[in-house]
This record gives sequence, structure tokens and C-alpha cells, in this order.
Amino acid sequence: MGPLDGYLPYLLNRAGARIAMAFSDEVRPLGSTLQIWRVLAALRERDGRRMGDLSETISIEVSTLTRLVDGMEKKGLVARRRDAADARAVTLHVTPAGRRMTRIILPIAERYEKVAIEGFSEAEVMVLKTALRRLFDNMDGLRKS
Amino acid sequence: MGPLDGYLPYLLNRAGARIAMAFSDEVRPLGSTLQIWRVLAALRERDGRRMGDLSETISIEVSTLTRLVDGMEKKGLVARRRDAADARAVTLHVTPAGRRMTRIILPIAERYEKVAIEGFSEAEVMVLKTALRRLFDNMDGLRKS
DNA sequence: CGTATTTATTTGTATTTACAAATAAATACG
DNA sequence: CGTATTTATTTGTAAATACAAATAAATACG
Repeated sequence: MGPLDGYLPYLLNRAGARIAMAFSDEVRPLGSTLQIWRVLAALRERDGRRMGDLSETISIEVSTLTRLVDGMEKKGLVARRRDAADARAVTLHVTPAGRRMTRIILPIAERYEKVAIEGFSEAEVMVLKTALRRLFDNMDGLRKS
Repeated sequence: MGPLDGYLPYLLNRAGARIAMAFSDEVRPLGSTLQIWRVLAALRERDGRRMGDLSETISIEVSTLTRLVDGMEKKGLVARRRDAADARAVTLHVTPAGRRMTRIILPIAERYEKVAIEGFSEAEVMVLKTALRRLFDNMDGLRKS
């Protein structure tokens, strides 16, 4: 166990990369990708989000998101709509096909959540999640100063 | 706080993405990138690693790593050497310029570690790091079965 | 009201990345 | 020993990504 193993950003990246890779491998045969799932999951939480909101929420650069959404639209998973209140903005809406895809992937995502925290006590999971939220906020603070 | 905020892979990705972005912004003006730093940090831990070992360690696809190392070699940060014991393998070695770059970036990396865990108790940091290692192992187990 | 500035998204384009195929050396084993 | 298989890396190539510029609508404010 070298210095890397004690370095938090390293541990974070390593854990994230592993989950991402495993999950990607699993949803690809279903005609989806991790990024597509991120969009669907964010829209499941709240449909009709704007591109910018979505970008912030799922940590995907907005120019990257535009093209990701292009693809999802072509697949019929989502539909763009011009925001009625502000014509600059575009809102995204899941279609029936998108909901179908969500229904297929959701159990997989739930399984990953379980596998990831296997062997953890409730309290440890709580501390972990709280820590990750706090860590995010700490970095967010840095961004503005 | 919607369902996403309770979903561990989401929290993990979000925290990792934020640190990565902030760190990238900071090292770019110094002529480096996050990926370059990952290689340098891994070689700092142990010089003369093989490509495959490096790839595993820093979670960068080996074909991606090849081209990343191409660039680092052109910048004079590292040198490839054919492994004496096994001519299939290539070992990577930091150069003086690479060590210089490491010396410049290391304090930044250390600062990020500190900022990330600001407000955390020692115990919380311990739990967090242990959890991230365990989480990684859990996913690793899945990969083989 | 009309122009300047800000905000939201998209597009241009170069770089990064990933999967698969190619290369090359080591090992297995008939 | 020689051929088949495995292992380590690189290369081909298409897709994903990011930064900057372009577009377009809203807001500020003279």
C-alpha cells in the first residue's frame, strides 16, 4: 500500500471508474450506455429539465450533453421542447420508449447500489454518502472563490 | 433532495468529477493534465512500472495509456524502456523533467486532499477511505464472477 | 424604445478515449 | 524442437469529449 492508497482523489476515481466500467458493460447489450442512463435517471427524478440543469446535475459538459441528447432523441428515448417561459431554454422529456428503457435499467442500477455497499453497516453507508455530499460541497466552494 | 442524492454511484461520480475538474483547471496552466499527473504519481510511488500495471493502477485503458505516454515522452517527462526480463513488456521511467513536474504538482495535489476533507473528523476520513477501498474490492469481485 | 449585456444552447473542431485488430515475445506442450 | 496459445503492448478507427465561437433569446438600462 503506497502513498496512492491513502490519497482520497485517487480512491474516489478508482472506485468510480470500477463501478462505471462494470455498469457500462452491463447496459451496453441493452442498447444503452452509462451516460444515457444518467440522463434518464435525472429525468426520472424530474422530467422536463433544462439542458443546463441536466448538465449540472449529472456532471456532463453541456456541449457534450447536447450531442448525447441528439443521439437519445434519434433513439426516441427523449424529446426536446422549447421552454414556454423562456425561449432560449430547451426542456427535455422522456418518451414512452425512454420510460421503458428506464424500467429495464432501474433494477440493474439498484443491484449495483447493493453490490457496491455489500458488507457495509447502515451507519457506514450513511457516513459514506454524507461524506461524498460534503466533499462535493467543499469542492464547489473552492470553485467560486 | 431527490432519489439521485441517495444513489451511491451518483454521489461518487459527482464528487470525483468535481475534484477532477478543479484539479485539471489548476494544472493545465502548468503544462500538465490530470491524466499526466496520474501517471507521474504512480511512477512516484514506484518507478519503472509496466504499462499494464500502470493502466490497472490508475484506471486508464491501456490503449489510451499508450498514447498518453507518447505525449509524455514527447514532453520529456518519462522514458520507455524495454523490460530486460521480458521483452514483451515496456517499463516507464520518470526523467529529471518529470521529477521537476512532480515536484511542482505534488503540493497542489496535497492541497486538494486537504480541501476535499475540510470539516471532516479524522474518524470520518478513515471511514470514507476504508469504504472507498472496500467498494472498489466489491466491484472487483463482481468482475471476476 | 433601442442598444448592450447576459444567459441558454448549439456547432466547429481538435483532442481524448475505447474497442478491436495487429504485432511481437514468452510459455505450453505435442 | 516446433507449433499453438497466451501475454504485453501498440495501432486502426470510430465515438465521446471539451473548449471556444456562434446563435438566439431575455434582461438591463440609457
